[in-house]
Amino acid sequence: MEPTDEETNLWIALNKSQRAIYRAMDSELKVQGLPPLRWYDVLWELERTKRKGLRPFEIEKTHLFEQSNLSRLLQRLVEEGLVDVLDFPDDGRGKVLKITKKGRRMRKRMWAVYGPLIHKFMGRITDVDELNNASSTLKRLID
Amino acid sequence: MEPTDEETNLWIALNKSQRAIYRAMDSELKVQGLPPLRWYDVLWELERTKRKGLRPFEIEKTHLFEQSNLSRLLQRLVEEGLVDVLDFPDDGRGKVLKITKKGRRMRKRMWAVYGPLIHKFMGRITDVDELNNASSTLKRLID
DNA sequence: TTGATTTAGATGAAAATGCATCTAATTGGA
DNA sequence: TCCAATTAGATGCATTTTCATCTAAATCAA
Repeated sequence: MEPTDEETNLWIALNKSQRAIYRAMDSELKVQGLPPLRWYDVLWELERTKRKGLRPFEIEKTHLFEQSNLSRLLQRLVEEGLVDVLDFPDDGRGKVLKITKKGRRMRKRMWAVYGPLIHKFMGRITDVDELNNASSTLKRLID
Repeated sequence: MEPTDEETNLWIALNKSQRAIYRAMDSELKVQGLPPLRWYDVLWELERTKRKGLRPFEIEKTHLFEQSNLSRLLQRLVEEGLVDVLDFPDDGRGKVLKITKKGRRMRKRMWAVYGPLIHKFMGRITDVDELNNASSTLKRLID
């Protein structure tokens, strides 16, 4: 069925705003000599978990990675010494990911740029209710 | 400066929702044997303009294309006969883009899939005010 | 007018992404 | 138990995207 104008408008706004802001952030990270935003997702997920480590497929689901894409990103993270990929004892197919000391330091350095960038862009909305309303609407789109 | 939790939540929601929905849409188009969503942006922009044609840099700005990326996308569109790229008489460096008959047909075919997909996802929000509020908040992020 | 700067667009090379497929291990039924 | 189906992850290949750079034209300042 055809979308209404309001539906279409939201989709366009969602797309453009995400794209514009993501680009700006990613390129600022690069300017600062830091890795892409996507690395941050993995590092932060591994750092904040209470568990001993996470499985690749868990991160894949949470952060919407393409499986092959994550697989290769992990290879890069391992090469850089930011993450360890270990065999998962309970399942011969599986791996466990753990962030390294170096990985924690890198995540922190990235956050020092990323955090303020989030504030810079999202901070254009000063009304807390408006922020929360928008979040809740967007979340509802994909539940 | 550090972002507030509400700011961070919005950024995460914005990212995830856009990514999830865009992926789903793009992959549905592919399943239907149609070109990627990005092609639609160009075709539609060229079809809806009142002017005789558009310049590549205009589309680049409106739809946030990387210059080289758009340049190559245009080559593909030309190869497929969907768009004509002509020299722009008033500026020896410039080009003018015009959609072809075939391009219009393709855009229409794509819309037959894309439109309902927009409705499918955005239609999860049934309250028109909520749709409008979210659009307005998102637009404000990048003004 | 002329030389420096900017702008439009193309392109080579490298990186990222997506898709299909593969291997190996696990699970689930008959 | 045994075999088919599923799942985790890796990998080859093709396409897309980005980055840096290049050419040519236009603009702008002296």
